[in-house]
Formats: sequence, C-alpha cells, structure tokens
Amino acid sequence: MTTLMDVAERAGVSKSTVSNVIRGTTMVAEETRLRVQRAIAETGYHPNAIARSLKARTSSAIGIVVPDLTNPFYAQLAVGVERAANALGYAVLTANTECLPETEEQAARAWIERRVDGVIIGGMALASTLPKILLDRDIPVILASLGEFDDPRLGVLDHDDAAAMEAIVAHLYGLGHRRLAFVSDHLREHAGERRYLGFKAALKKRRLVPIAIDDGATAVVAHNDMQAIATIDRLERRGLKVPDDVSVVGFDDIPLASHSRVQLTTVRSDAVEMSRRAVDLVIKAARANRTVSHREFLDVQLIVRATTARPRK
Amino acid sequence: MTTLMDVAERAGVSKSTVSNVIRGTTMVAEETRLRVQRAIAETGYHPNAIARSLKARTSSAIGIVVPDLTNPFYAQLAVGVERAANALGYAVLTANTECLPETEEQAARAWIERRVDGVIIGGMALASTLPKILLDRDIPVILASLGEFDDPRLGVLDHDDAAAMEAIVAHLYGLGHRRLAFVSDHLREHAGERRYLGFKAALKKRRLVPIAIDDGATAVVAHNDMQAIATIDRLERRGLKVPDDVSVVGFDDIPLASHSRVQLTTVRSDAVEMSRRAVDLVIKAARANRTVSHREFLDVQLIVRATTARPRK
DNA sequence: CTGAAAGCGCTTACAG
DNA sequence: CTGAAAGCGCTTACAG
Repeated sequence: MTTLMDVAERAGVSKSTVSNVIRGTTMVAEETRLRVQRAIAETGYHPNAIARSLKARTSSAIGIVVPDLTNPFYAQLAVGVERAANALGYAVLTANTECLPETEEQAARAWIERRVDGVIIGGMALASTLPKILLDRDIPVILASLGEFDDPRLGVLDHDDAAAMEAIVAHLYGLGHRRLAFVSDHLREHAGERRYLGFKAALKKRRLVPIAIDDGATAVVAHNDMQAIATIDRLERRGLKVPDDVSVVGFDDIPLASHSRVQLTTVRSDAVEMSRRAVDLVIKAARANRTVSHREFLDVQLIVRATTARPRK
Repeated sequence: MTTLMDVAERAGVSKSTVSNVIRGTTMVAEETRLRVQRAIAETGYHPNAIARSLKARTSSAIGIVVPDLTNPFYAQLAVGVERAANALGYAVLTANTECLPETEEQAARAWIERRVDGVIIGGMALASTLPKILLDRDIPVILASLGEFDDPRLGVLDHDDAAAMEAIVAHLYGLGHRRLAFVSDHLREHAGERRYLGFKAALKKRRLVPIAIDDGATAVVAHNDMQAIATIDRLERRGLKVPDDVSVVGFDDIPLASHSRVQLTTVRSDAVEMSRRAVDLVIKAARANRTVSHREFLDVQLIVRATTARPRK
C-alpha cells in the first residue's frame, strides 16, 4: 500500500505538505498543491485511517447492539444507524447478541479494544452489565427503544410505550374484549418488561388484570410484530382463527405487518427516525467528550388492521 | 485510557515486558508475570487495537455488503458472518447498499481507508465496479450467493441455481403449469439475472418460454422469498388467489416462509453455512496474502408447501 | 529473562 | 508557504 511518504517523494515535498493538502486546512501554494494532487492520483493513494485514528485518539467508529437482526425492526434500526453514521464519517460495528450476557460482554471487550467512540443499544439482557462496562470507560451510551434507566449517564430514546399500550387496550376494550393476555420473551429481553407494565396499567384502569394466553384469552398483545406474527402462527396451528377466535396486536409496524396475508393491527414506531436521533446524540456526546444524558420519547400511532375484531358472542 | 506504559510503570517493568506477558509468546519470569497481571487488573487495561493494527499492518476487520438487511436472508448472512468473524478475532463492517453503485463505491472507499482485510459481497449492482476496486488493492473478495464471475481473482460461493430452477420448474410442470413467469429486481440486483437464466433453461427443456406475469401466467417463480411474498401481496390485492389462481415459488426458505399464513413453496438455502464458509475462505486468503480463487456450489433443496397447486381446469 | 530502540503511517505545533 | 521533529500506543528483533 502506498503511504503518505510515497506520495511525498513522488511530489518532491515533505510529508507535512502532503498531509496539509489532503486535509485542506493549511495554506499550500497552488503549484505545490497540484503537484501533490497529481501524485495522489497517480499512486491511487488512500490515507490510512488506522494511523490517523491512533494519532487522533478516536476510532471514528460506533457500535450498535441488537438482539436479533432477523427482526426487521432491528434491521431497520441497524440500517438507519449505518446510514447516519457513515454520513458523519463514522463506521459502525454491529453485534447481534440475542440478549446473551456472554455475547454482550464479548462485544463490549472487542469494542473497548477497538476504542469505539460510542455505543447504541437496541436491546439487551434483563440485568445486563453492558451499559456500566462501557460507561465506566467513558464511552457514551444511548438506549434506543429500551425504556428508562437508573444510570443518569445513559442517554434514552424510546417510544411512549405507556401511551401505546393505553391506545391498544382502549381499542381492544372498545371492541368488547375483557380477557387480555400479553406475550413477550420476558426472560431474555429487557424491553418486554416495560411494555408489559404499560399493558397492566392500562388494564388496571379498566379494573382488569392480565390472563395467560391459554386461559381463554380473546385478545393477545405481543411485545413486537415478530412475536405477534409468531403468535398468529401458533394459534392457527392449534385450529384457532385470528381474529375470529382471538385478536392479536403487535408493535413496530414492520413492512410485513401490512401484507395481505397478515394485516396486523399494530403500533407504528419509526426505527429510522430513532436511529438518526441516536447517532446524532451519541456522536455529539463523543465529540464533546461527555455522556449522552438526554431523554426523549417519540410519539407512536395505533394502526388498526385486520387481526383485531369483536370477540365471539 | 490507560496505556501499556501506565501498566509498565505500575509494575516497575518495561513496556516490552508488559507486551510479552500480554501476548504470552516470550518467556517471562513467573514473579514478573504476576506483578504485571496484577497491574493490568488494577488499572483495567485493555490493549489498544488501533495501535496494534498499525504495527501489524492489518485491521483484523472484514467488510460485508448486502443489498437489503431487511430481507431475512441477508440478515442471516450478516449474522453468520459476524459470528464466524468474531470467533476468529475479526470485526465486521456492514454496508447496506441497496445495490446502488454510489453507495457501493462509498463503502469501498471507507473500507480501503480502514484497511479491511477482506470483503464478502452478498449482493451488488449489475455492472458493479466494487470487486475490481477492491481486488486492485489486493483485498481478497468473495461473492456469496451471487453466481460466477469472469475475474479469476474472485472467490465464489453459491447455491446451485441451475439445479434449483430445474427442480422448481419440474415441480410446476408436473402440476400442469405451462404458463410460467419469473419476477426479480432485474435492474438492480446482479444475482437475478443468473436465476432467470436457469429458469429459462429449465423451460426450454420443456419447449416453453417465460411469459410476463400479467400475461395470464398460472405460476410465478420469484428471485427470492421476499419477492415471492411481495408478489402474493400484489396478486391478492388484485383479487387473485394463491395458489388457486396463481402458484408462487420463492427462494431461500426464510423463517417466515413456513408461517401458517404464508406456507411458501421454496428452495432452501443455508445462509449460515454459506457465511461460515465465506468468512473462512476470505480470512484464510487474507492471512496468506493472496486472493480467494475458490469456487464452490452448495446443494439446495425444494420445499413444497401450500403456494403451489394444479392450475385451474 | 528483561529493556532500549526503531518503526507502523499519520498529524501537529513550531521554525524558518 | 514548507519541512524537521515529536508523538499517538503498540510490537519486535536484538543486546545484554
């Protein structure tokens, strides 16, 4: 690979001068500049970002952790993060953790060694140590779509889950449902807990309590669209019809939710907008050399489609 | 951040010695080793991978380009690549290009600057310059699921598309279909072309030619599952029934394909196995300082489900 | 077994 | 306007 030195020699100038024309920050004589630019073109020189990083003491890279890239919501989040980060000259390292603590810690270690400038967490284990590990090394962290947290050093970006659950329950209650269940991957995912709390609160307001899905529920609210879709599959394989026997509601409004075969009633959450904000916040914090400490809740909108209906009789 | 120097001072030894105990390659006196390890633990030292990379002249990072992470096949490919690469101590940089030449070139530039050790391409524009740009800088490149290529420096890993298309057409022909169409994002995606060729060849064997989907096709073969699912949506919104009016076949067997509401007839392709092989090949090539130059075609299996049936009368 | 020194490829004051 | 020099945080022969 050609180096700055190669270019300098070819152009008959010093390394400093080549560096100056590349960064365009210092004055360089027109003629010299042209000579250097020609040398760059001729050698096909690309600056070595690793050397630059070492000197600059920043990697210009951020990390993003998602529980499952196969879930289109997280895929959109990852794509959004990538796009926004690239636009700012940052690379992104993805970690698909499946909310496994061990995988989370491995990712943390790798990222610390690679000196990522910040981390966006889209999902993590229930009592995850991830944020603390990172924050203790002064790496800014923002939680996207994960709810609030005790640590004040943590940035938080989320949907208004309480409002969303209230809207869902109101919709179901209005249709006549009184036996409602909630499904989520409790054990693994942190966010599940939170939406469940909102769900319970909305039920309580109507003097109801959650029941188990197998306990004769006429409606089930899922933690997200993928789980709603999996629930439909499970119900239908048992011979139950959706929505005739059971209504199902999701969360996210992934592209598939509006498919003719699915037509899922759900709540729209804007993964792209969320990722854009997250990248912005985390990079701003990194540059200012502080934590994010910003909390924001995005609005959310109920989309009624064809998986919810009045309960039988 | 603590550096090697900090640890050395704390342990009262030289940088070399600290480096030696960390890498465990040189003999170090037991007592010294313990002192150094204690100093590492006390300071929470993590080696700076950037400095190490600069010295080693490799980034220990690879790139992967996918057209659309939202397609579960590519998500699985990306996850598989990540897992396999991490296990070998490599980081992975993802580029979601949507097969846009400009985005591809941007990714190439960023990756060259960051000195990635190799690149896996899961999809690219039709006349993409991506492979050449990379190969010309001696970065090993492997094409996954993209067909063969003229450049002998390119590694190739693919499914046996011709066999797959033959199996699909045989199945459809056996059911009585004679008016078959193929759908794909021709214009953008490179791989589409190839599967279409296999499709045409299989038809020709039966003295048939492809017709347009709107030309009274009784069966349509899609380039992949996501396009098959989108096709079902489009057909059903027009009031046609699948498979009663039109049969539909996909490619990939993404998890959704077996869903009760979809039950797509498709061909199974193993994204995870493919990604594992790809990572292995590209990293091996990188370490040996040569290109991949390996061609391999994975077997494929037709899965008949409920989107294919005998044509009407 | 241990350490001084050079060097990976850049950037950045600072002289001139 | 240009260049010599120091330094980012490591590794790696090489002396001792």
